[in-house]
Amino acid sequence: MHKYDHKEIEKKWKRKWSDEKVYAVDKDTKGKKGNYYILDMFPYPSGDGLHMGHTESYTASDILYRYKRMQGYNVLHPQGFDSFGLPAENYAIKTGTPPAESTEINMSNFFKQWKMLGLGHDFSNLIATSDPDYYKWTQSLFGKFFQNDFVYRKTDTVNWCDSCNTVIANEQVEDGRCERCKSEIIQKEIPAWFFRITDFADDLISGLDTVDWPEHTKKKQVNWIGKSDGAEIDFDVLDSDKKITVFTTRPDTLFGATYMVLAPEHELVQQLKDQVSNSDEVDGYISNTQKKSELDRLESKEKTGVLLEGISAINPASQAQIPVFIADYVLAGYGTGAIMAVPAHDERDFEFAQKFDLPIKPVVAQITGQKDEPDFFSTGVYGIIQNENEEYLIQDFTNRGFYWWPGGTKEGQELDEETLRREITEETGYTNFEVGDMVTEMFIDYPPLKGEGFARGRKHLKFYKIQINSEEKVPLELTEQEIDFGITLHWKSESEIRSNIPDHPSRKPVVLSVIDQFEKTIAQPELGIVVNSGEFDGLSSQDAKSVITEAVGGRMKSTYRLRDWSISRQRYWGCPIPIVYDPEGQAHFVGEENLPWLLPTDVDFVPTGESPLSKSKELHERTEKLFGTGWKPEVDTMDTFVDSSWYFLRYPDTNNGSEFCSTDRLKNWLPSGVDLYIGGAEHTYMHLLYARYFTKAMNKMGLINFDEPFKILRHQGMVNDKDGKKMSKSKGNVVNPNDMVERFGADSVRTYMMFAAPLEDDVIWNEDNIVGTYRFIEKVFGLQDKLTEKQNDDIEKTLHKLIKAVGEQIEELKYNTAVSDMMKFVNLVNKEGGMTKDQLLRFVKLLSPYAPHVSDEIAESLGERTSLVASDWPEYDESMLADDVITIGVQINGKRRGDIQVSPDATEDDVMNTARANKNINKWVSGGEIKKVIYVPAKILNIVVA
RNA sequence: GCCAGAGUGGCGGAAUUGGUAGACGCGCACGACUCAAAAUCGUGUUUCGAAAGAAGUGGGGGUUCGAUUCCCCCCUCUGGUACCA
Repeated sequence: MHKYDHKEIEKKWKRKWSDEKVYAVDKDTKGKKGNYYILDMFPYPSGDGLHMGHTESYTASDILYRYKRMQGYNVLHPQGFDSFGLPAENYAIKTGTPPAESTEINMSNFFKQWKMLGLGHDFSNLIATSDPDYYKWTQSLFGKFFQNDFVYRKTDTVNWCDSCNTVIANEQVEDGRCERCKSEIIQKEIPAWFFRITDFADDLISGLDTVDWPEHTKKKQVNWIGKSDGAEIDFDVLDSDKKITVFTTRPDTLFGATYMVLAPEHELVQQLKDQVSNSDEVDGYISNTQKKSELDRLESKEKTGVLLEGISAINPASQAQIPVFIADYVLAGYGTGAIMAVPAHDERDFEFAQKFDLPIKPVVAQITGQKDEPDFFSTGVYGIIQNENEEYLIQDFTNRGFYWWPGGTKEGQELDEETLRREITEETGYTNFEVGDMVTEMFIDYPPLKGEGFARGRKHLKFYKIQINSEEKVPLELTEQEIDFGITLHWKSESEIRSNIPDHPSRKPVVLSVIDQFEKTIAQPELGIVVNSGEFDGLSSQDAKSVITEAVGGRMKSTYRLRDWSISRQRYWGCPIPIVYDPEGQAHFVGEENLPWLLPTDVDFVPTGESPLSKSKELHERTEKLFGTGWKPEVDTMDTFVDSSWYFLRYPDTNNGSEFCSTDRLKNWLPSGVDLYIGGAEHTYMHLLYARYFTKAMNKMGLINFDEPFKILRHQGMVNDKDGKKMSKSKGNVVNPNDMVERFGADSVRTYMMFAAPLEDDVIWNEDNIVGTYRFIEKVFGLQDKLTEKQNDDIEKTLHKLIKAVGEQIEELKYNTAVSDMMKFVNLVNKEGGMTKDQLLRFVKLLSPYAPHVSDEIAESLGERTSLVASDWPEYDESMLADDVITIGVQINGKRRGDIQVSPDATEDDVMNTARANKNINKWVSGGEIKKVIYVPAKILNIVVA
């Protein structure tokens, strides 16, 4: 009798794998099926050790690694450490332990934990970004970026805490105060190095089309980059030679710009100071703004601002003189730092305008509706006219329940124009309107629901009402004092509308032009028609963008939400920026021959307000010795995201002392990027974007010949506690992988993690449930005592199906259902009393990627000489997959009333006869007349009985 | 607010080019074994109902012979995120 003892078995096999170097990769060969590169996001080696989330994602990649290798691929499956970073430095500040030391200890702890999980990574490839042999190449690449002008220096605005003497991250600022010491945060300008990532903004968007990533991850990246197409337009300042240049995505609304706003930091504010009569108030506002962090400015609910009294700008389209404000909702860093405000069509401008009582002028009327329902639509065509005050006025009459057209009807009653004029005047008090002066709006409606008739359509029109070019359906208030009149048409199709337009000299052209506009803009129903805009009235909003921009001498332009990447950090524990400054202050790369440009050790970690490296005597001496007296070193270190932006390029050639990776190795492992990358979705924005940027930049410099780093990307979910809550130290609900492996064994922990939920979903770690997988593994182990001489054909057939299913599910990373299928198989075998040696061996091969220790143990007892990872993945025979009998569900009127067994090649008649022969089924049929029979082969038979 | 994802038994989850809802596992109940318990094995386990049957995949409506799956409206949860002009 075999007794399952996970501790003994796992200990034995871990040693064996290590002694026999089972997971060593020969990086210079190709597998018989080719090479495959699987990569995990490498961890930051924190003092807390490996957490359950790591356990899940590394197991997931390990399974694919083992599967691919058994299939005949040569697989690179490396690991490493993102070992520079703030926690080690904070720990140093607290305890005095040098970061290099604490990091070393943490890494060896991680290393032990990896081994404990039975991961098949080739740990001889280990890299650590804080290792000089690694960061030498980070610096070398920085040098190449520098020499190719991919990197530049400018000032950066940061949150500064005077009391902590250090830069504070946005998220560490609470109400304008430092999270730690509660003192007030100030904005400080400091010099910094930037990567020109915005130069690649378009490539970073278009490149997403070429990779197999989750769609939502792609969408998020596109939104982060945030490309907007628009125009730059100059506004002259009255009585001045100055111009205010704005960027706008909506130049079509230029006529609606009723005021302007400058960022408080905008240089024009200072330049125009002499003309401003309320400069005290202005200065006060500016200094208030400087106290706010960007986060505060972005979060402030109530709009604030100050009018620049004495300053007016001229709207280049309408020639109107409009006021100029400063307000902190406009940021200096975005666009041009100045906006034209169009309160009728922008929510923020609208709020501001309401608060400061500024005019709101609608200039776009919108077309809304559903474009895929051509069979029936109704149109509401809205008229616009001028009232006594020469204001433009809009009205929708449809929601009042009658439709006006000469010869049209109201509640079945013929109406003439005179009657309608009288009704409108009674209703609104206005008299001087002209029918069809201008058409502004049009609706395509949804088809009415059954039985609802037109009522729903009307409801709908009311719902969308007039306005205003945002999804908000609010600004009905705008039209309250405005006169209105409207025309509504209801026909079945557009061609019918065209042929039914009454022959009215002034109106017919208007309606026709609306229909033309409608055709043009139906593809983009969010756009509308320009109104209130002089000669441009009637243009589609889309066309108007370029036409109006050109007419006022503006320039079409795109801007991005994405900003250049600031990589300077005033920290110790990071990669030194390999730059020195000559006595004139010019920056120079230290040169390849001086790499690695070592991180000095003679520093104090306690923040002094300067970068820790500035206190290093050794670094300054080194610089002067190499470059001459008066030369100074750069004392900032790099953002750790730089280290992790290229690490996947190092793994194929970790020991190369003369290149970051040899051309041959690049060719062998990275012909077109990493084959599969697995990691958490929290890295969607920063890490993944920076790594893509690095790849594209390096490609452009000719260093590599592919331009997307990760061909396939998959995420794993979070591992939460049994109540579905996030694990955290403060909640005290952190589950330690070591404990779990100790109690249940790595095989059970691995298998349970994969079984509990789909990989990309969050997993609930429930100790009560893991016993199920433990029992499963025990049962598998017990199969050694149930070997039979004679082969059971049912088992053999099921095994072939299982081989196919498990293989396919691994390829799709559907590990949870693969485990479930294996459980079913074992249940079957136990029921049947056992299986042959050969069958058991094939089965444990399927299991081995999940539970490698116990699988190897069983395989050994069956006579295998080597670890299963070095064996071949079993094959299935297509002819074994077919069933002799299939079960078909039978429905009567769509309700399941039973099932029948038929042969796979049964005809519809055979199936029908079998069904009728079934008493339980037939009793439902015999009562009525068979109206219809639907037979979906091998799936279902539905009999419709009346 | 916006963007993305999700909502199925007591619990984790399975099943979507529309075709037998609840696989597999946990838990629970009963039985076997045992002096007893644990472990193990067997049977059962969506709800209501004695049964026949009916209801049922967050709620409401629609399309269909047939909807967890497709469409419309609404609710809840999770993640991300912003005065981006």
